[in-house]
Amino acid sequence: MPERPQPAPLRLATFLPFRLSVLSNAISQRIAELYDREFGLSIWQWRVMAVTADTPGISATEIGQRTQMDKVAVSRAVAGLIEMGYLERRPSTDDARRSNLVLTPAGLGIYELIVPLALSEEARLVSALSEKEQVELARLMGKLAKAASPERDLW
Amino acid sequence: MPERPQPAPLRLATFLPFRLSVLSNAISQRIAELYDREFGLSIWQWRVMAVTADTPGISATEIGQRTQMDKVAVSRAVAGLIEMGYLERRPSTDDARRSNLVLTPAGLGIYELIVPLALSEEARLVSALSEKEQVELARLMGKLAKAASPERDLW
DNA sequence: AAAAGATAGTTTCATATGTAACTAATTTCG
DNA sequence: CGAAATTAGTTACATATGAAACTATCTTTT
Repeated sequence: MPERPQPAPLRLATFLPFRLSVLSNAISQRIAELYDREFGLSIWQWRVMAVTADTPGISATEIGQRTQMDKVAVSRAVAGLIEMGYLERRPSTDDARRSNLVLTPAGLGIYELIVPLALSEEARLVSALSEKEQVELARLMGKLAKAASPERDLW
Repeated sequence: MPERPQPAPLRLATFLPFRLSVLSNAISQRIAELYDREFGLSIWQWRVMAVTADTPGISATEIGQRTQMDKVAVSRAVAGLIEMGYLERRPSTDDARRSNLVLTPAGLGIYELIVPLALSEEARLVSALSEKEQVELARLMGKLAKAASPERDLW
């Protein structure tokens, strides 16, 4: 009696894209609560702050590249931060289309409040892993990132 | 001259929650294209199909637990799948509030088309890692998941 | 130097998503 | 038993998001 062809089984719980997505969301949500509840920032706004603190005078386009946000998302996050008084737009002298973005003193202030919170939450999380495991995880993620997006560097 | 207190540096590119999020999104998007472009399914609909194929007669609530989707998302995904003719709702005999969900033959048909595509995309991806590394990655992710969400099992 | 094309960023519009309120059925407990 | 509380699932509303169109500026080409 001929067997009906059995499709390869697919269990969501062992399917890497699913596991990664669930894990990532669980972690992001935890951290997002930190700056949302305490400071009213969205995850996108926080990312914009982070790269702007790191590179004052950065342009919106560069922010997009560094954060993997599309330009609409950047535009909206920037607008929100300006409205809150955390970010300032300075017209670029050599290209009138772009602005140089910098944190205001207020923006820098709350940035400096958030950083230790975010870092300690990260530390709490990775403390489940040994030093060696942390390094290994970063390495494996790097390999995956390259396989997933060979065209452009994700980080 | 007193030093201004230097905040601990936070570079997005080395911040685990960010890296995980970007990696996960890059991968999910690649896979999502597969069933969206080819079959018009959203990622949520695909997840519902996957668990329903795995456990015919499952309820919406159970689907939510297995896929980490909230009940509204499940409700919408189910409604869409029914409209497309891929899913069928059977009233439960012992509890009139719940329905037992099953794939229709059409649903099962496209499910069986998608599975090998999804699996081979996953295989392509993880082939960047050795067998050993794959096992290690799964183990590390499991540890992180427990640290991130000790209350409930993510998988 | 003018036209065509590219780039920075915003706005618009249609769709997706999350929260809260709701309906209907079931369970709990006085 | 019957009121109160719980649970399954849907609906409504407000907000978030993404794609495409748009404005303004800059670059390239001829």
